[in-house]
Amino acid sequence: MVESSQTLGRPRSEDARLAVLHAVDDLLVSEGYAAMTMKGIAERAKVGRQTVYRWWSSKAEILLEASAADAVRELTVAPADDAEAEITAFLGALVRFLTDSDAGLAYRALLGEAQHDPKVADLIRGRDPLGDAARAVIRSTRARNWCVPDVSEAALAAELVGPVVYRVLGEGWRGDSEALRGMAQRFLRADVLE
Amino acid sequence: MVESSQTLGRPRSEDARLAVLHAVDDLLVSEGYAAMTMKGIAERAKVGRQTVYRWWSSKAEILLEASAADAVRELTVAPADDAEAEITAFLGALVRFLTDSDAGLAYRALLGEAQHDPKVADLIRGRDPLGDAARAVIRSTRARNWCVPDVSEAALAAELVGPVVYRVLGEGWRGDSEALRGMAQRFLRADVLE
Amino acid sequence: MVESSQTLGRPRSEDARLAVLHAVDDLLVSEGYAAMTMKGIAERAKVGRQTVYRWWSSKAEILLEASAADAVRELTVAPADDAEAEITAFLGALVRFLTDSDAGLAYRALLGEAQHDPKVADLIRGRDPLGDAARAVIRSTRARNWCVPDVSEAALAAELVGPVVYRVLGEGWRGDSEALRGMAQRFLRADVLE
Amino acid sequence: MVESSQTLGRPRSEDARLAVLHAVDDLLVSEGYAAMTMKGIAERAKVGRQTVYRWWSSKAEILLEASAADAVRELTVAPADDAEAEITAFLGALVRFLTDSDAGLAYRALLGEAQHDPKVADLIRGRDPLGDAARAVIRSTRARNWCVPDVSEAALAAELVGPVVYRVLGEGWRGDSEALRGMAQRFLRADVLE
DNA sequence: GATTAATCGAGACGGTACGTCGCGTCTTAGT
DNA sequence: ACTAAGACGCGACGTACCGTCTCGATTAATC
Repeated sequence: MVESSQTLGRPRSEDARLAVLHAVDDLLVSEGYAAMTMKGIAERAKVGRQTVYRWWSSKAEILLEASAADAVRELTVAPADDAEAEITAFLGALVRFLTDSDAGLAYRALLGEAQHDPKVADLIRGRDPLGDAARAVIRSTRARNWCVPDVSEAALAAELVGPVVYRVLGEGWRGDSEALRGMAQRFLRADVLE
Repeated sequence: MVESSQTLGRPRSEDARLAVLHAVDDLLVSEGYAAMTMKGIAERAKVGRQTVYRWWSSKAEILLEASAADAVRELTVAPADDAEAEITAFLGALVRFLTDSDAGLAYRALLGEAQHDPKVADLIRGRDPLGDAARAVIRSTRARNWCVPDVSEAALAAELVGPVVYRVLGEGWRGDSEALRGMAQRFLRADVLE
Repeated sequence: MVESSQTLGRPRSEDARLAVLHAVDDLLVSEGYAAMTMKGIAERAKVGRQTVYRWWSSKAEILLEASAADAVRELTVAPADDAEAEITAFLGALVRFLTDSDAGLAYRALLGEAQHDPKVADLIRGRDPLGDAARAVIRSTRARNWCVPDVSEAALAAELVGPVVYRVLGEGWRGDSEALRGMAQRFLRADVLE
Repeated sequence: MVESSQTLGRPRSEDARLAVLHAVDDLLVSEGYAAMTMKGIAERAKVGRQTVYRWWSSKAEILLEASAADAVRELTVAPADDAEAEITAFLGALVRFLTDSDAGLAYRALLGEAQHDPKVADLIRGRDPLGDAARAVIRSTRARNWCVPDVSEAALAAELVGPVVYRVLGEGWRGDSEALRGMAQRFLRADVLE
C-alpha cells in the first residue's frame, strides 16, 4: 500500500511552516535561545500555537529544520590548490560557522540542549553536519592524492573538528588564521620533527 | 580579599550547604537535569528556597561547586612507564568521566547550558578541568623527555581532548581501548608513515 | 415565508440534521453539558464541523431544536376527573420532566446558559414550554368550570410552575406525591381556612 | 487537637483576597459572566494566577464569596405596618435584586451554572439566600399574628419567591408594583373569592 | 542573662511559559 | 451546492517553576 496518502481535510499550510522557521531564526538572533519560547515563536510567526505543536514536537526539532540546510552550505569549502590551503579554509569556515553564523548558533544550542535532554540527544544523533563537512574535505584531499594519514574517516573527522569545537564551546575561542594554519599543518603531519 | 566578614547573627549553616550540594548530585543522577529545579533542589535538601539563593545565584553555580573537586580527582592519572600508556590512560579517564561519572554529567550539563546562556558561559570561562588535566599530563610526559610535539600546551590540550569531547557530546560515543590507544599514538605522532 | 429556496447543488442532508440532534441528546445524557462541545457533537454525529455551523448558529439552538418537541409531549397531561387530580398530575409531569427527562435536562441547560449569555436569553424568550403547558392545564380546568382563581393566565402559570422550578433548580428537589398534592390544593385555594 | 493551626510559611495575603473579590465584581458588571475568565480575574486583580487557584477552586466559588454578603443585605426588608405591605416590599426587593443588583447577577450566573455543572450545584445546595430572606419575612409576619397560611416555611418560601424567580429567569420579567401587590395578596389569600 | 541580628525552614506572592482544548473559519477532495 | 475531514489563528485552561517576600523559630556574638 505504498501510495497511501491522506488527502482528507485541509492540507498543511506551507506559509505557516515557513513563517515558523523564519520566526525561529529571527528570535534566535534577536533574543537568544533562552528567551526563545514556543509561545514567542508562534506569536512572532503570527501562527497558532497548536499549529507549531502539530508539526514539531519541540523547539529542538524546529531549530534543526531551520538550520540544517544553512549548516551544510556554510561548511562547504571550495577546492584549493593544496591540502594545507583546503584544510585551513575548512577550519576557517568551521570557526566562522560556530562563532558568527545563525545556523552555527542553532547548532551550538542544539548540541548544548542534547547534553541535558535525552530527546534532543536522540534527535541529533546521526545528524552531524560538522563531521559530514569534514569527511567531505578529507575525501576531496585524498582523491587528489595529497598526503592524508591512513586512518578511518570518522577518526580523522573528529581529529579535525574536535579541537576547534572544544575550544569554541568551552572558551568562546575565535582562532586567528595563523593558529588555523598551524592546526591544518599538524593535521597533515607537515610538522613532523626531524 | 578584605578579610571582612560579618560576625553578627547566626552563622551560615554548613549542613545546609552540603545538603544542597548533595541534593544537586542526587537529582542530576536520579531525575535528570530537566527535573533539577531550584524548588526541587531545596525540597530534596530539606532547605528553604531562600537559603539556596542566598549562597548561589544560579543552578550553574551549584553544579560547578558540586562537581569541580570530583572532576579534578577523576581526571588525574597515575604516572605510567611510557608516553603512550600515560596518554591512553588519560583518554580512558576522560571518556569515563564524560560518559559515566556524576561530575562528568554535571560538566556536560554546564557546558551545554553555556551554549545558550551567556551567564553560564562567563561562569565556566577560565574554568577548564579537562584542559587542566590534559596540560598536566602533557607536562608530565615532557618532564620525562618523552617525545611530545613542540607546540603550545593550549593547542596540544585541545588536540588531545577535543576529538573525544566532540564525539561524546555529539554521538554519545564510548571509545573502546583500541580506539583510545590509536588516538594516543596519533597524538604522539607514532604513526608517521615511513 | 417566501417559499423561495435554492434548488441548485446538493440539497441539505436530512440524515446529517437528525444525526446532529441525536448526537446532542446522547452527549448531554452520557457526558454532560460541559463535555458537549461543537467538536464533540460533530464527531459523534459523524458530520463535518462546518455542517453543524451551517444550520445552527450555536449549541443553544441545537439544544432547543433537540428538546422542544419532547418537552411539549412530556408536559401534556391527560384530562382527569377533577381539578386537583389534573393539577397534581401536571405537577408530577413537571417534576419528572425537570429531574429525569433528557429534554428537561436540555431545558435546564438552556435556562442556565441564558442567565449569563444574552444571546441564549433572547433565543428562549417567548419560548416557554413550561408556561405553555401550565396555561393549557389552566384553560382545561377552567373550561370545565372547576374553581380556578380569576387571575391572568400568565400570573397563574407562574404561580403553578414557579415554586417547582425554583426548588428543582436551586436544590435539586424531587417532590413526593403528597407535597405535589398539597401544592395543587393550595393553588386551587382548597386549603382556605374556615 | 482543636487548636491546630498552621503558622508555618508566609501567611495568606488579605490584600490579594480582597483584590480578587473586587475584580470579580468589576468584571461581572463590566464584561459579563461569559467574558469573566480566571486569567482575566487574576490580571484585573494584579494577582498571580496561582494565587487565585490556591484559595478558590473555581469561578463559582469566588462569585459565591463575592456576592453572599451583598445578597443578604439587599434582600432584607424593613418591618412594615401590615403583612401585605411587608410581603410586597420583599417582592420588590427580590425583583430589584434579580434584575438590577450586581450580587443578583452573580446569583443568577451561579444558579445558571449549577444547571450544567454538578460541582456548582453542590456548591450552592444548602446556600439559598432567596429562601432565607423569604423565610425571615414569613417568620416576621407570623410573629405579629398576621394571617399567613399554616404551611411549612419551606413550601411557603418557594411559593413566595418561585413565581418571581421563574419569570425573571425565563423571560427577564420586571414586575411592576401592581403585579407585585397582586402577588402578595394572593400569597396571603386576600383574594379569596366569595 | 538579655539583646541583637543574620540565619534557618516553610510557603505565599506576582509573573510567565507550558502543552492541551475548544472556538469558529478556512480549504481541500469527493458526492 | 453540499458533504466529511481536518488545518488554521486565537485564546483560556490549570500546572510548574521562577526569584522575591514574609512569617515564626533558631543560633551565636555582643552588651
